[in-house]
Amino acid sequence: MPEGLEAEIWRAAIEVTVGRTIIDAWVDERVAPPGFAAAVRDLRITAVRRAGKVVLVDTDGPTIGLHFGMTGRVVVDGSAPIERLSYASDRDDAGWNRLLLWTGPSDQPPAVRFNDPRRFGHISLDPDLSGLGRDMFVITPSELRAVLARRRASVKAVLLDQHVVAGLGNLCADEVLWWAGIAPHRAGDDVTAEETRRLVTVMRRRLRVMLRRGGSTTGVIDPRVRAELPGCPRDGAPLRRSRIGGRTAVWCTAHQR
DNA sequence: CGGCATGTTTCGCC
DNA sequence: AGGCGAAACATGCC
Repeated sequence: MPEGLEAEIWRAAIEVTVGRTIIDAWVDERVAPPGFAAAVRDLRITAVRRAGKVVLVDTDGPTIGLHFGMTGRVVVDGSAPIERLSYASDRDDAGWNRLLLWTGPSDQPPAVRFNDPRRFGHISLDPDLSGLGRDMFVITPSELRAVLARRRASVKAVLLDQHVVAGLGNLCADEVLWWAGIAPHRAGDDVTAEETRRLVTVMRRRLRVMLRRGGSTTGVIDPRVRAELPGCPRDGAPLRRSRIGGRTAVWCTAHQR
């Protein structure tokens, strides 16, 4: 489920490690830069931030970037801030561990454990964030409008473009489009200024609600609804599923125009 | 077995 | 040049 909301949940969880020193580290070298483990040993963690879908662990040396891909997840001090990941395995196989950071005795659980069955996630040092657009909680209607007006791609593809809205993922994009009453396949430059205002207003409000509820699977267009298309949560009107911007889109044929 | 999955990068085509 | 869609990546699950 890693979208920006999950990154934010993990960011907040990892924040308990601020002030601690990394005394030992292990990584799966296939998903980390060469020399990573040695580079982070003895670093003191000074802050934990989020940039879009990336969690940033600041230290008195380089910043560690955690990119979750489709199935990456984090366990902090032995407990998981998010227990179950939709579309990922319910198991927690040690063979899927990609990063372990210890800030205490090695017989204790690592302070940070990054686990990822599929290897789309990766770990970085001083990640380049220059390509990220405005954060999904921060972008303004006029900022989004300026981009949409120049794009012929679908509004949903633009929302998913991390150069435009950093942190928004497939589930949250469908969710906010549903609340805004905008069909995902509409061309970006066809979305009006008023619709854009509505979209941004809805985005802030719904993301806040979903964050409080536990992440991107807690909206009305949740994974079960996506799989079963039981009908529009508002009144049972037919939901439709199609491929937009290379991803599965689910929307209401009656209320999203 | 075939198809699908919360993401990003790369490739080829305008 | 840059935008866009499709494919590729790796793996588990239904």
